Amino acid sequence: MAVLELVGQKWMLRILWELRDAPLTFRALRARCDNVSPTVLNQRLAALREAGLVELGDDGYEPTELCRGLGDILLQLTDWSRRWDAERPAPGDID
Amino acid sequence: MAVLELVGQKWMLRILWELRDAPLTFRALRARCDNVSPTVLNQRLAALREAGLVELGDDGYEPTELCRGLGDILLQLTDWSRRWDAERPAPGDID
DNA sequence: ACCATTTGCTACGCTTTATGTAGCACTCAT
DNA sequence: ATGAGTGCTACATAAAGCGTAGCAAATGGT
Repeated sequence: MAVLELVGQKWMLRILWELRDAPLTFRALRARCDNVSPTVLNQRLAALREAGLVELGDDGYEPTELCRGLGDILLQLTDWSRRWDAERPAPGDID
Repeated sequence: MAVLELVGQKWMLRILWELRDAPLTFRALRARCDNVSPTVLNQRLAALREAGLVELGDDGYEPTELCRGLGDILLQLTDWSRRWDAERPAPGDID
């Protein structure tokens, strides 16, 4: 399951999420990702570009067509996240 | 988007994916995750348990009811992954 | 032509995280 | 009691990430 290794890296989901609906410049994307270090951001973007999931257009980085389906899934993921936030147990409870 | 930080950690998606349809013991889960170091596995499992997403039953670790929806999403993620594997550009091509 | 801004991206030193191996304490069947 | 399985921890080493500073190129204004 190669995508899990790619997309399971730190910042990957976040990066894709931030690019979900508008292109962002390197610096803008960095700002949205809690000022992740440019070293890592560049590594991630390089991997995403090589994977054909993201490209650098005139307005900044944006997801490719190939990536659209993933965007929908990420949307569901965040929907689920909201429900989870509402229902999750109090911190400190283990089982 | 708290879930992105939780689930975006290394091994998280993989762990949840491996638990998708049957409980696994600590050791079995570790084996399935390319023998991830027990240190990290334990950290991740602790986080997942605290988040109420995974619990330790008689047959090993298993996702909680709260986690079911996430499982469906992961399923879609891997479906998408298969298509992506088929369509992705040759390695080395950057835009 | 000149300067300031903004761009993508890299270098460097430091901290944090992950890895790999070994092994402990416990349970359970034999 | 012994042997195999369990969850989990310790420790030294390697890898990844962080934060800051800054470079080279492109852009826009005066």
